[in-house]
Amino acid sequence: MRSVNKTRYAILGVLLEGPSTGYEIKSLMGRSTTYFWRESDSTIYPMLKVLAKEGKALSNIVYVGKKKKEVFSITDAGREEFKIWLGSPTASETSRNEFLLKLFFVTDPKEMTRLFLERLEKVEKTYEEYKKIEERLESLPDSPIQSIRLKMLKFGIAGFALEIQWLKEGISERRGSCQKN
Amino acid sequence: MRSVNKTRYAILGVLLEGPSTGYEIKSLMGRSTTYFWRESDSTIYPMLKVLAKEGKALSNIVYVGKKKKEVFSITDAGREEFKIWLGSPTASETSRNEFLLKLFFVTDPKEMTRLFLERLEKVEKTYEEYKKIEERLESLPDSPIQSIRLKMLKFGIAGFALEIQWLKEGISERRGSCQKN
DNA sequence: GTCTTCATGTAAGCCGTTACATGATTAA
DNA sequence: TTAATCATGTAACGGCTTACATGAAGAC
Repeated sequence: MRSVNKTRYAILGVLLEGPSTGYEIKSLMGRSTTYFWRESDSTIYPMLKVLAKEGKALSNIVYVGKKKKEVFSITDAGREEFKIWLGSPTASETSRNEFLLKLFFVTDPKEMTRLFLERLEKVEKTYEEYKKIEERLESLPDSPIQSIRLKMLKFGIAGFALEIQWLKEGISERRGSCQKN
Repeated sequence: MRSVNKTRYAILGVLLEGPSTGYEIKSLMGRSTTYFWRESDSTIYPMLKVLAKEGKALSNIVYVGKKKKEVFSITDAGREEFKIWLGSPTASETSRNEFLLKLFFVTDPKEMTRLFLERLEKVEKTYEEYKKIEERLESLPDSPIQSIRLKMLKFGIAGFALEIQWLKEGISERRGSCQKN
């Protein structure tokens, strides 16, 4: 069976928390869901139109000065569709990790070390990013939804910590036998 | 810039270890790389033809009885292209984890528990699968390439162990306040 | 005899990314 | 006055999945 475009659920999920414009959804997702659910810039606006046409969202044009905004809010039909999605079996991600693919085939120890170092740099950067978000989230007032999001974040942080440790081990094991310039 | 189809590198990587038919590549990948690099069935054969046309692989028709096989081997040009790919910057994966997307939006505690349990079941199954592969790999004669693959596997296992622990915590925290039927 | 595995593909069609476009407002 | 942000899109095009096809060989 052909799979459905799931951008709609990400959008409906955001709208659950209140009316929003395409731009707001886009920037919110860029600050939150993008870490586990990437959407390209251009997907939001067309999907909002589709949802409006289907009766899953309502469109309201508002003016802020001369500036026109299209604010969308979720309908009962939208809430219903979202709920059905939540309750249905979750598709497992189709993983495509280029780093691991390279690692699987690499034989040159020098190249292997380079791969580890390249990855380490990236992961450490993301780790720091996550730690900052954690700090900010922990200073916010507690709520059930914040609580689960913080939990997700901490899981991500623990995962990165594990990977950093693994990468460092891999690098130091190859030290001495081969030196990166 | 538009990104290149990376199926070619996965195939070249397999061919590095020796000549192979499309069918063999397909089944080998289904037992190994698929865990971090999924390819659909239909991608292998056309890409082999492309690689042959580009001079990155050589095609040889062999007969086993009446059965025709097309065996491909990597050329120097193919080795060169593979090496360039290894050395070039690694693209970070575009993550799309539907489980985390659901978790990010869920508010109903009962539904949340269901999500955790559904995920736990899946992860535990994969964990067991990995442990079996680990056992098999550890019984094989040691070689540099086996060593790095075993290391990758152990990293995967550690990651799943972390997730299982996290999921169990999430489930037990909600026990008492809400019971799954 | 029938099922599984070996063996090799084609075609349809949505999905998603990248590039391209436009214009107002506000802060520096 | 120039850059950044707000605000909203369209178009092209390759990527990727799913479904569909075919046939031999060997196992049970």
